Amino acid sequence: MFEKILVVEDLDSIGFGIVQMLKQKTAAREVEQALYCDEAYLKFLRAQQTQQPFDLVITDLSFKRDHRKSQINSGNELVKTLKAKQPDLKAIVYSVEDRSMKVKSLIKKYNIDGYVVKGREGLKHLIKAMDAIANNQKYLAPEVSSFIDRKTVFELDEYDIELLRQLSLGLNQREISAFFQKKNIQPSGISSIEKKLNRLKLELNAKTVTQLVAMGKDFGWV
Amino acid sequence: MFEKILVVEDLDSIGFGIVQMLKQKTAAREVEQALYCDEAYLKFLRAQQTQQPFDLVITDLSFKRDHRKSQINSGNELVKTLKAKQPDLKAIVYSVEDRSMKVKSLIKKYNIDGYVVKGREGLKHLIKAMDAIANNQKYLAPEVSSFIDRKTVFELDEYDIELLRQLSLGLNQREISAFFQKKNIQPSGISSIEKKLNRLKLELNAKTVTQLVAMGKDFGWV
DNA sequence: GTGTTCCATACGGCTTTCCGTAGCGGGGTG
DNA sequence: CACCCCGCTACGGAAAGCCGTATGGAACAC
Repeated sequence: MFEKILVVEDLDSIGFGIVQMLKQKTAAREVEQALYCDEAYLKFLRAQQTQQPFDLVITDLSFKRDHRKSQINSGNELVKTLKAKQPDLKAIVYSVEDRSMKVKSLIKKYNIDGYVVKGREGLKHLIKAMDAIANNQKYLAPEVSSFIDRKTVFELDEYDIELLRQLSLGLNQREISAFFQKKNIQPSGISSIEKKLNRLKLELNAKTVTQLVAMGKDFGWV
Repeated sequence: MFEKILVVEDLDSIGFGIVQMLKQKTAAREVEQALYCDEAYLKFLRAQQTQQPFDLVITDLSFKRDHRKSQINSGNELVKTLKAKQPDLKAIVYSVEDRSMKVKSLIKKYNIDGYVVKGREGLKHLIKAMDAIANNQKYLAPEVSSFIDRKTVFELDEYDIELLRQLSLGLNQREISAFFQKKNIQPSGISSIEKKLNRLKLELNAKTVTQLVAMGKDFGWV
């Protein structure tokens, strides 16, 4: 099992809860807590320098930003940074995010060993994840694992999301066309954008583009 | 101080964190935890019946719903229900929601004794809130208290919100006009709706109606 | 009563979006 | 090579949205 664990969470109640649980229910010898990603990075570096590196990091995904200016702003970036410095470090993401779309892309993109959804059984699943990872397996929370392989009813790709994003920022179709052209995103013709939106409306049962964007916000795509 | 406390939270890590903190840092004699509002209500009733009522409830605002069907679905409703049965019960809402608009209306509507924002110092503020309430004061987290009295830069009324809501549901302006007419909401003319939207775009610095709705979703108005 | 202000609504032109059709070029197949 | 399919794009007419102006009615002041 893991001996030295770093818990990264901006909500102190959660961080404190995890730390207490780890101390009470696992054999962890040392548990440290960080409220900021940058703080976590510093603790990580210090541990490495003193030849007592962490062997597991448990981190949230998104962090509230406050007055402090920070280099690292999300759990993804943190995991990426840490794994670059210490490849054998294991990482568990612990987040409320349970929508397959988001999680899927995260797991593909970053080299995460476990994904646990904050929920009514979050702590229990956290322990399960640690057991699995200690045995060199990956762990995926049940909330998302059922979604992850079976194809989602309808899948939005990067392009669709960027499109919705630009719309939500106030660009009209002509402006988006120009924007895509400048960024070399294909297709960029107004006509194609129209067609794309039309297809999205059809597939998602939306009557207007505005509704489409509203749904995007609701489901967290944008 | 409080002796018997009920903690209502759907995320076990938070609930566990709060409970541990209460046991370690306060004089609370008894702390109980509930994952569902209904569960909390049952524990509350049982405590009342055995002549050992709670004197404080700390609850989240929004709860994930799962397979279980539930009567009470939000912290508001829970507080309302409990206070109706036991008026001297004190209630603290502990939520991530830190937007003044939302919190403002909540505090006005429900008889909440304290509002604490989940954040990096959430647990500390929770203790402060308990101290204040024990002295018969109200407590408002610093994150929102600065916003609460000074008038918001721009205030949306019921009409504006209903307008955005209908737009987010896919109605176009003509349909909304008809809808308002049917519901006897004034003004209902297409022209007036146009004007209203125009003003909103101006005041909120939005270029398109779509952006307006996106902002509404972001700020939690819709 | 007259004048003023405010607000809902109507109207007309202009722009944007919507939607069906068609051209065009690349990649695969016979 | 001819052929076909597919995706990007262009175009044009219809619908919706945008915006400035005008009308009409209610409330209020003089």
